[in-house]
Amino acid sequence: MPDRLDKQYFTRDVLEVAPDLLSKLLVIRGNDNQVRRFVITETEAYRGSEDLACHASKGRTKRTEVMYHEGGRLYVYFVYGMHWMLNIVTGKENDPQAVLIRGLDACSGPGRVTRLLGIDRSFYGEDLSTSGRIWMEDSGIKPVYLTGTRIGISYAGEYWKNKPWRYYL
DNA sequence: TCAGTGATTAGG
DNA sequence: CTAATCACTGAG
Repeated sequence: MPDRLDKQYFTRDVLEVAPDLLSKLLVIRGNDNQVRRFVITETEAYRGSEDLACHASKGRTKRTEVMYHEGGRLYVYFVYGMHWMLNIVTGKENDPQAVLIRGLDACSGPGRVTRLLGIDRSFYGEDLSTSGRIWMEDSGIKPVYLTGTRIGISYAGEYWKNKPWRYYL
């Protein structure tokens, strides 16, 4: 796997990584040992304890703990009683940030993405630079993308709610 | 438009 | 222990 994105790639600021992940490949090895590749088509950035839409704005808890680590790990959580959300932690240590994966070429919607991939709580904290079952690769394609406001965060207040931190092809 | 669904969290 | 909240989806 010559093109695996390394730790250094993910330790950059989330506002750089989130749009850059568009057109990159999300690679997953299933229980059957079969490797599948998907093109990332939609992402959202959640940036620091100041960002009222970011879970870390509520403080460091057992759930948000991994966001305080160095970039490159997975932040996976369960919401609305039925959906797992897949996030990539970015940035340096003690700067809680993450990118929500909202869409792939094969399906659209963060809950559908995790259902398709078989992502659950066992992926919490997984390291993308060393994991044998999930990682990312460069496709060599330079994305042409659009931006918009983030979905489902009406509670975040006017300022943070209106940040154009949603990116899609 | 809106119900379903259960982990997580703060508070007593 | 209780209760509120929730980075969503699918049916209608």
